[in-house]
Amino acid sequence: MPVTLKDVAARAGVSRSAVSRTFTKGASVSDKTRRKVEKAATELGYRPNALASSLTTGRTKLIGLISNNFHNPLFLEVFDLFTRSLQDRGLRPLLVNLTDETEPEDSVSLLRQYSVDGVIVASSTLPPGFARAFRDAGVPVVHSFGRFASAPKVHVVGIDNVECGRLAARALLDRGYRRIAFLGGPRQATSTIDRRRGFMEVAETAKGVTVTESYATAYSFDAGRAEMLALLNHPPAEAYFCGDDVLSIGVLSAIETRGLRVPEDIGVIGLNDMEMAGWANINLTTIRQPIRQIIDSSIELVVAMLDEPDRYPEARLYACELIERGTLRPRA
Amino acid sequence: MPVTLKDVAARAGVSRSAVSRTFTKGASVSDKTRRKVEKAATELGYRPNALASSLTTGRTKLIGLISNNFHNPLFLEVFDLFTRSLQDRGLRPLLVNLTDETEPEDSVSLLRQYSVDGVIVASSTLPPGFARAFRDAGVPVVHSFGRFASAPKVHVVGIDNVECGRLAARALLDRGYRRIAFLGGPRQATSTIDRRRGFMEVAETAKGVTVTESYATAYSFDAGRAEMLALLNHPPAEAYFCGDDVLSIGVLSAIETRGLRVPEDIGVIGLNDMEMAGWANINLTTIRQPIRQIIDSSIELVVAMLDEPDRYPEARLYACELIERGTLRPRA
DNA sequence: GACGATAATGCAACCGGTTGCAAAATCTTG
DNA sequence: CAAGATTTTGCAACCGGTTGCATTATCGTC
Repeated sequence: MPVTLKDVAARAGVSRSAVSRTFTKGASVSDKTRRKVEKAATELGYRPNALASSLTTGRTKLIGLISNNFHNPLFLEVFDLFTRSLQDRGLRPLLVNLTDETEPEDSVSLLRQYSVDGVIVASSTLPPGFARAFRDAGVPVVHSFGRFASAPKVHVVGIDNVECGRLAARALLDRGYRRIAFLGGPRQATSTIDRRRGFMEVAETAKGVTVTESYATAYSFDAGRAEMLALLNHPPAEAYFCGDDVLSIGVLSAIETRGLRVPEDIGVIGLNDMEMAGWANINLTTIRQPIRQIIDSSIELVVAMLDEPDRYPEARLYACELIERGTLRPRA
Repeated sequence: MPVTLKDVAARAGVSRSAVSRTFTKGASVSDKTRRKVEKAATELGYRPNALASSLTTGRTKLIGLISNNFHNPLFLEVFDLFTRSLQDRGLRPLLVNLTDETEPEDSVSLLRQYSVDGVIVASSTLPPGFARAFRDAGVPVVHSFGRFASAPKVHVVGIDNVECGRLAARALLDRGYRRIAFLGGPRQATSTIDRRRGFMEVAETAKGVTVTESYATAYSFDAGRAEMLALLNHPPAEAYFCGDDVLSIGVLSAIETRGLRVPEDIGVIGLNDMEMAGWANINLTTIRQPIRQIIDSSIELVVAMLDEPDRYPEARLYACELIERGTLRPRA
């Protein structure tokens, strides 16, 4: 049975209010009582019950962190950064793993039951409508790694996928590739659609360039490898823009299996710049997604919404950057 | 402002107790009032406030999940399984990222503030004393992936690292390797110490076998690669038992860089069997750690402690299994 | 229909805090 | 030192639920 406010009050010989006030900053307490209370509190090992106080203050400092990307190594980095940043601000992440079996609306009611102060949806594959359910329930929400929209219904923080597509296409053209290919992730993912659009836009305006496209069934090694093995049964393109680094690694593996060399025979460019992309045995040329900025920005937004619940929804986009390693031939 | 018990009571024309009772199973309510209440509740979209009820029931269904392994891909799988299993049992993971900067005792007081029902410490590198702090504070705790002790102070679930060391050594000897090496993770990690012991025990009793040992500074790609590059400046051993799969991948990369071949020139065996180990371009022979069992068992234990707080601490060990892939030469 | 047994209900206190308000204590100032 | 201004303090109500207990309603049985 833990020590309560009452115990401390009794020991310090003051009222419960006095104790409460010494622990809420900005409240009016004399130095004398503050000292008495602090002494009693440390002697007893008192810790205020955050949940009890949330009842009256309406703030739990709990932030729901929802994701469905528990298989992409990038998201380990993402969780690392999210949890650290939240902790640094005195907030606590309540983690929700959104699997195919769980009903989305269940997670809404669940997080409402725990009166989270806000919710961050961290996923590039969830539909935009998902985050909206929280907004409709009056819960501050930010869709992190979400799709850009010029008039978003909820706050969105992410990258400009269309621009990433352009960036990738330009990188390939700059290096003299003329038969280039888009190897996307899941067809229906908005990120795939947007990247394809940007890629095609640039590719199709270039002269003498042929573009092909295909899709892996998931952002995974196996899907990438399988798709590339299939592609290699026919004469392949000169270079491939893959929807994701893990996918790219699968593609590299397929190329190697068929006895071809990168970048001499085939070029590959990925997207994300996850830690692994820099490993010496992979050395993947890729487009970096600035996850630190996206995460900090997401937290900043959700925190801002606590004080300003009706803040007008905005979309924040961060620029991506080409990280040149060894899977494309050098610039012409 | 969310709907409360009182609102539902008013609408249904019953007392607050009646509403409360319809939502706590096993309570005595007539069908008639139950229906009235349920109708009013759905009309209003009422969700009981889990935190408020925790005040009186003493149960929050919150489980603190503490880890410091946010850089090891294995732990993405670990988090995935933990969150799923907890969710399936109606429990909520409150995630704590224990970085070098955070004071361990802060996490204790923090989780106590949120009155978590229990705590799971998921780490193979944290000292056993860490979990004990929770026990001393009266919080049910399980150290998952922790070190075996015959008289543990807190519940421990994990693998028998000494036996893993033996298993690895036997695997190498069985395949005819005679100059073998232990390439451990951080020197001070208990997992490293135990595995080394088992490995040496078997190696030293075999005739005509020479053993060398060295340590990487972390369970990481870079540390593994750096250590192996250094080792390759001298005549290397015939096969290496690495403390971890990521480490092994770094080692493989170093070997490749120096123009040597696996398993023809050098054999490598890892530990964990993380997803990546099975990727075609890595194809690592390794020792599988049964993370699913460890996780289920950990949750089971922490749940059991809710009803039986003074349960006698036990150590549960799970057997590891050799997963044969392509980085050791075939059995003689 | 009367009776006791059983089930359903509401009252009120409580969980561990917070906070508006009025009273008490302390500080200023002339 | 008195009077007014300001700060500190405790009371009591409240946050959103739960629960022991006494009261009332319902049921089965004769």
